[in-house]
Order: sequence, then structure tokens, then C-alpha cells
Amino acid sequence: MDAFFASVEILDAPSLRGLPVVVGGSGSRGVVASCSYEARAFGVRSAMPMQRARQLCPSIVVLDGRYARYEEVSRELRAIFGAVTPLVEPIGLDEAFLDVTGALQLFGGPEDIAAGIRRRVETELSLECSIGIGRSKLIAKLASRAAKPSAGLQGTRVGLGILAIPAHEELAFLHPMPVGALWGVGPATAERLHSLGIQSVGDLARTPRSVLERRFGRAQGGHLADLSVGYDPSPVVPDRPAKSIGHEETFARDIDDPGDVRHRAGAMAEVVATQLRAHELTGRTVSVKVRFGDFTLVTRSHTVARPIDTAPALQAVCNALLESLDVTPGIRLLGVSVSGLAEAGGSEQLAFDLDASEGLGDRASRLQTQWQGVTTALDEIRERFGAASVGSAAAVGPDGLEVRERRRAAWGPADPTSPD
DNA sequence: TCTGGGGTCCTATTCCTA
DNA sequence: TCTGTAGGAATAGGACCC
Repeated sequence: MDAFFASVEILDAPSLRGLPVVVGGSGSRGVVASCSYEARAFGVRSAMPMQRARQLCPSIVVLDGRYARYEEVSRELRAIFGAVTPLVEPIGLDEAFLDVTGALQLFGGPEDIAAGIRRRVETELSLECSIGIGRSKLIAKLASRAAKPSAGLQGTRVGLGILAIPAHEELAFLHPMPVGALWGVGPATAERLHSLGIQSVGDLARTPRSVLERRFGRAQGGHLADLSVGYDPSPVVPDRPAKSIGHEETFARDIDDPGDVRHRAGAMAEVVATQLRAHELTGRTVSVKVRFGDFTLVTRSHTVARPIDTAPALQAVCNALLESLDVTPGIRLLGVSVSGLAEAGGSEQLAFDLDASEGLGDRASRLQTQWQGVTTALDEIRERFGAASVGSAAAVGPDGLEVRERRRAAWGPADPTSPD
């Protein structure tokens, strides 16, 4: 989708059309999540700090994200894709790979299918999208990027909308591109490649595989060599199960009180536990993430023997992990996540607790058992009487914001109007 | 300029166990 | 009983994606 979040906002508020619209965190620590092409004409880009965006374009219209609304549009979008093929692999809310091999007989060639999808997206959702067609996900992805409209300080350019790259043109399409265009090559890898004198994908293709494997390891080096010649056998995989569920928050100002940190971790544990149960999942590995004021990042994790999905059990592990960290220098971000996911109610490992650390696994396990019944009852009450009908004290942060409001609240904290 | 939040995947290291 | 080794799991960090 083109400028997805911003386009949805303009769709719902047509008076914004033609204006430089940005969706993202409005506070001083916020960033741009999505921006209209009018904003891009000023040099505004996604992931850019909001302060910088305001400097580049003082007339910018900044909107807080409405994640639930984007999810709603995303579902409608997927319904359109699903009418073409069941082989749809979503990438975020606004992108997907479609394997249309099996749909060719029914709907015509790939270009016809792409045109049909674009037409439906435009008439049914009033949104614009760009579609790339290729033999592999690599080529399709790069083609869709090339088909998008572009906007920069030099002005805006209308996109092709649809771009198909036939097999015999793949190398001519790929090789002039900068290495950073490849999926999986970000700033760090691009910089390492540049230091080897490799600027373009063509340069990469001319570099012996052995050199790349020596420099980047067998997995990444080999992968880079494959991509440089257009070789990407990765299949379109629908219904990828989630591997982790988490929640993190950047604070409007750094916090350095360990009690405050524990309290906020408790609120986040509540958010994550609620998410786990909503997906009928449990997890065994709990991770906390802390970003200090100087931007250094540390993570700590612990695996418990028995799967958990209640906030108190999660919180017990979080607190133990936080005890190993000194937060008094001040932290700007705290995150809690759970991995090692399994379906709730699946076969459960019994009594043997393998944790060597002092009773942490036992404590988590005991809390899980104690709170399972209460948690189930609370979930049922919320289902019958609404999400706001009941909640736990731990779910309310020091700012008084309840967890369900916190979840996916924004792309960065709002600036505090009064001290916490 | 000063850096969000949701994730996935990979690598290196450490620890444990057979 | 002690030692070396190999493999796997857990852990920590980093890069990347939208």
C-alpha cells in the first residue's frame, strides 16, 4: 500500500487531502510511522524523528495513529487478496506476497490479476497500492517498490502502479541497484559491503561467494550471493505462527526509580499476558529489554519449565530479571516479551522444575496456578460486559493510563503536561 | 537529527549433559 | 572418579523489516 496509515487518515478525513500529513508519535521522542507524499516532498520519511520532520516541514499535520482502524482496513485488504489465492503471506499490515501460480487459469495472466486487485482496492477501499510481479519474492518486492510513486525535494512522480519483471530481465533490473535495496541489507551490512568496494548489486554478483562467506558467515554470505543473482527460492508461506508477543514503551522522560520501573513492568506484563490469552497461547521464555538514557540496550531473558500466560507469573520473572540490572542511571525504554510460544491447553510439562535459579520457576509456576482461575474469570467478565468493566491495579501505570489504552498507543510517548 | 513499536532471524557465547 | 569433547539449549546482542 502507498503511505498506508497516512492514506487511511486522509480517507477518513478528506479535508486533509493535499496536505503534508504524518502519522506517528507527536511527543519530542516520537517518530514518523507513515507520511503522505506531500510530506515526503519536504524530505520527511518514515522512521524519522518527529522533531526533524517538523523542522523540514513546519506546516506538517501530525496525527496519532489509530492502529485498530488500520487493522480493520488491513482485514478488508486481505479479503481481496484471499479472493485471488489462499497463498497469501502478509508482511505487516499493508503488504503481502501472493503466490498466484494456481490462480492463473482462473483469472488470466499475472498482470491481469494485479490490475484486478488494484481496481478492487481502489473501488472498495478508495486506497492506492503498487504491485510488483516476479518469479520470486525478491523480484516481486523490488518491483513493487519501483512501481510506487515517489516524492522528494525534486518533486513528486506518479508511480507505475504495476511492474512486472520477466525472468530474462531480472539481472538487468537488479544489478544497477544499490546493495541496500536488497531485502536483508540494512545500513550496517551496506556499510560493510561498501568497505569492500561493493556498491551495487552487480558489484555483489561479481564478488566470489567464498569471499562473502568468509566476511559474513556461511548463512548471510551465501544468502547475499544468492540474492545478487536473483536466486530466491523462499516460498510464500501463509499463516506463519507468531514466535513471540511483546510490548514496549519509551517514556516521555527517563525513569531511574527501581520501584517505578517494576511498576511499569507489571503494567506491561498485564498487556502481554492479555495478548497471549487473546491468541490462546502460552510462553516459556520471558525477556525484558531496557534502553538506557545513553541509548545502550540490554536484554535479559529466562526460561521457565512450565508455560505461563498470567500477568502475575510473567511479572515475577520480569522482576527477577530486572533485579540483575541497575536502572538508577535512568532508562528511556522498557519492554517485556514472551517467546517459546505454544497453544494454551496443549500438553503441559508437569511438576519437574528445571530452574536452577532460586525458586524463580517455582514462584512463576505457583502464581500461574493461583491466578489462572481468577484470570479466566476476569476474561469472561470483560467478554460479557466490555473491556473496561474490570481490571487489576497492576494494570494502571503511574500515569493512570490503563493497559488497554496503552496497548499500541502510539509511536512514541506524548510529552507530559505535568510531571509523572 | 537523535532516534518508536511490533516483530523475525542470525550469531556468538556460555552452560549443561551425555 | 576425572577429563575431554561434542551437541543442544539457553542467553545476549545485533541487524533487519514494516
